[in-house]
Amino acid sequence: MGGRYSAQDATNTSQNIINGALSAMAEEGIANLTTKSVSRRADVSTGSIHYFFDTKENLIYSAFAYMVKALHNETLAIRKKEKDPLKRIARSIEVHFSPLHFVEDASIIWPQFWAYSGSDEAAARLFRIFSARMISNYAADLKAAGYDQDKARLKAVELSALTRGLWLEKRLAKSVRPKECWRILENALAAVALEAGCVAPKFNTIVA
Amino acid sequence: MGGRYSAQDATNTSQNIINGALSAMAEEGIANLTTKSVSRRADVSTGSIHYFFDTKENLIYSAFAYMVKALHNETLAIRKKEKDPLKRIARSIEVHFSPLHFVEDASIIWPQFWAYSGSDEAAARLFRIFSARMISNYAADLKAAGYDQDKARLKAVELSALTRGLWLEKRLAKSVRPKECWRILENALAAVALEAGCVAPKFNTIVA
DNA sequence: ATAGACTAACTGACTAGTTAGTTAGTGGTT
DNA sequence: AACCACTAACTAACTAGTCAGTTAGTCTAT
Repeated sequence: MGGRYSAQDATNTSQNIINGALSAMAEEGIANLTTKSVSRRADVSTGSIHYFFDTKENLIYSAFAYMVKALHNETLAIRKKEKDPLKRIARSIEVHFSPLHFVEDASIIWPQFWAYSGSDEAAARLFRIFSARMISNYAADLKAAGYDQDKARLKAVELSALTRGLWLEKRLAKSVRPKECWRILENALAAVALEAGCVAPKFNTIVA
Repeated sequence: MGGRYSAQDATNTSQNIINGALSAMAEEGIANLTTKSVSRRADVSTGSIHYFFDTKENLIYSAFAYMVKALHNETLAIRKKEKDPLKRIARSIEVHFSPLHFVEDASIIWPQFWAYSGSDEAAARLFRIFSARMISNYAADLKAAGYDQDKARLKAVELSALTRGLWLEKRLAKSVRPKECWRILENALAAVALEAGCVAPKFNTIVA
């Protein structure tokens, strides 16, 4: 019976498995992630999971790496298209609040990634690189906007922390309404614009 | 064989179990939390875990609830002692960066709590209450410092998000040094003080 | 005081059901 | 024929939860 035509199309079984892992994580949490639950969602046998990813640990890491890479690619696209430094930052922040559509809304997986990083060295490394890159991008833009080296880095860390913190409040704690969220971010960027003597960018608040 | 004298003192077995669960979560992550691993760390039988907490799910919830309550109690103590609104906020922020000493450094468990909240309704409720209370405390203090209702709430959300985001960058992503972290928070409070016409508070940066 | 009844706290062996990972084998493609 | 992608069946180890039984201590009643 082997050699079946994959559910979606020709042969992206390993991608299906990653999607299955992401959807399992999003809905049931890492604590309940099993090879069986992934195989059900990906519509493959558990054997295939080990054929492509060897261990469950490696599958989890690969799933996180895929998310990080996807967000990185979106960021690169923004930076290629948008050259105005403050607008670049605004667009990047928006992406962090957009729902990431590999599978329903995968953004809920970020906290799982952070939590996992607390006890898995490989995931921790991935998180560190990802975070450092985000800060260094913001810092470069702030320098281009007129900030000096030191202040640019400090402001970059602040903006990056504020983004992640607000995302948590909005998405998980549900203690802040979308409109408040965007007003806070707009205020933060307005303060930056004032300090740098540029025009403050606006957000595309179509993004929920 | 049965009815043994408890390892630590008379009869705080259920607290020992919670500590065991917290230490297991901190070191191995929720994904690897088993009744056996908890029983080893708490030095009790797995039977006792079910005797006191019924299910593993309930133990996890109880452990999170214990952490939330501990932080809440520390916050109450601060608000009782310190009456100056901006200093209150400064002291509260410091507590969020202090290591929580029930078990080594338990603060690493916060992201596990957030992640778990993504797929467990009871935990999600706890997180929402906890978050709303923090924001409402900050908002009350900002109002006392001279902010109007609307701006107070917005600034409260911002400070609370910034705190959590910075904690993540510092503790997990390790992308920001302690000194930078405190400078950012000091700047944020200085901006608040300027707007309200008060004196900006300083941080006790003995806290790593 | 002391025996006996009762209870809360706790154990550790047990079970039924999962779990990650292995392997022999199958069908299509080159 | 050789290979890749993949499966179904399997296994050894582990899992949450149960349960009968043990103990220390408390509360009567004599």
